[in-house]
Amino acid sequence: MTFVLAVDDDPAILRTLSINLRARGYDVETAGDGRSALQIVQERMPDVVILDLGLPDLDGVAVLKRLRSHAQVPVVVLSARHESDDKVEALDEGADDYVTKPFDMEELLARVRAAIRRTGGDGAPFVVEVGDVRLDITERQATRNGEEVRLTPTEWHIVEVLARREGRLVRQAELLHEVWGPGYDRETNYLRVFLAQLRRKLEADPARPTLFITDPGIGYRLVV
Amino acid sequence: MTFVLAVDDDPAILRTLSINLRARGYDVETAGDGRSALQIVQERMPDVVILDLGLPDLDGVAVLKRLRSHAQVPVVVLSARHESDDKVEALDEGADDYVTKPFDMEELLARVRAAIRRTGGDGAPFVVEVGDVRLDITERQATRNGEEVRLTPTEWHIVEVLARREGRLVRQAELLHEVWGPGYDRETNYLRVFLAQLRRKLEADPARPTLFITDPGIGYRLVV
DNA sequence: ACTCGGCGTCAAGATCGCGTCAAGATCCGC
DNA sequence: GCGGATCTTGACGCGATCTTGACGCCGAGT
Repeated sequence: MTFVLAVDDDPAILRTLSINLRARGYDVETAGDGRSALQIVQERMPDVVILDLGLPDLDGVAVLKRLRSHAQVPVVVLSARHESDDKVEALDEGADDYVTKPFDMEELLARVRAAIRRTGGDGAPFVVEVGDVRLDITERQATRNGEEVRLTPTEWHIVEVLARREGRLVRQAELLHEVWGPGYDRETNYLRVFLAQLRRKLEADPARPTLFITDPGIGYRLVV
Repeated sequence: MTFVLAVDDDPAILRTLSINLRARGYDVETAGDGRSALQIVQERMPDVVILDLGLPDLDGVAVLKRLRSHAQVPVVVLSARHESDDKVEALDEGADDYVTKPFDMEELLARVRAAIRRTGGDGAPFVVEVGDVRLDITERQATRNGEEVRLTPTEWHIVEVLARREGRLVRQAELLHEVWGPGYDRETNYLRVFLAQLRRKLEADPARPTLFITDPGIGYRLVV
């Protein structure tokens, strides 16, 4: 399981990061300051670090240096828009990538994935293969009979949640909650629409699905 | 045993929560206000907290903060739909999950399981096996001689209630109450119809049931 | 032996959930 | 600001599921 360390002084941001990363199957640790971040690193080397620059104790760049001094762990830097100088400095110092606050979660996740991939990953490529369909979750690449199939972000998100529990049941409310967030727990028509789209794109016979199975009244599952 | 703390100012809700959680094997404590909730937390750290926002003394968000300040216990928030969105948003930053009232019990239970699973606790898989019949309650998968048997939502619900008390008697009114809700306590013909269906699908000889036993005039039980 | 209550069985009608489609609304890159 | 992709929303038909009523059987009580 990929291990991600998130470092930020704002607990709210740590929280959202934590939730979103965990929801995508990462193992997450958080740190509110540079000191504890370095401590965690010493205990267990992360596969990627998400690092805010504005920390209460050490400077973010200092943390970055210390990290780099004896490890090649990829670092994605978070920075407020106005700290442009720091940003440059951070990149100089070896940050792999950066995202400016306020950031879009999808974008950050994409960068995290990219950072992991660039360093060879932790050897946890996440691929589901069924018949002539191949779903590479980490790379976000879907093929059918070798031909590429384009999936929209929402479609990917659904596939991801289902694939993480391959074969097992995912309840409607749960799926809605994971993909659309809280408050959408009852919008089951979304599921109907998107599952239909996924089937049209991926199933041999969309009317007789073999991949995306419906458990009427309960939820869906991805059969492998 | 997993320890759940439920916090709500409405005794009725606390009651249903308590009953349902206990029925599923959780150890439950309840608190009617923020102060007592925090007190309980100090005495014994729960594995998960279910927290309503509208508390008589402290604000729910305040309780959440206090909880968060020195513990990473997962919190599932209950919130009424009409409460302002920004409150919900603020919550979103601190809570692991939330469910809007009026909530579906199954849904809430799913969230509680998810919250526990996320923090390493084990979600309890629930499987009943008798002869060549296998009933996986959490996954909603039934097999007979290895072959999958499809059960409808209501059938599952009945199986679930019976399975939870494996072997022990469940009174008619009780079963009706659990599955169809209050006001159906006398519709015993429902039970006759559905039990017959279950037997037809699962029993070797539906006329001579060995799984779903009738106690005439009293109720039913699932023999294991 | 007859009656009666409770149960299992069956089938028809009502209802619900799902898949499908299409028309706005919204987002995003150019 | 424009145009295409994507997401949201509403409507509709169909099949599965649930509800409802009727009937016959069996055992207990009279």
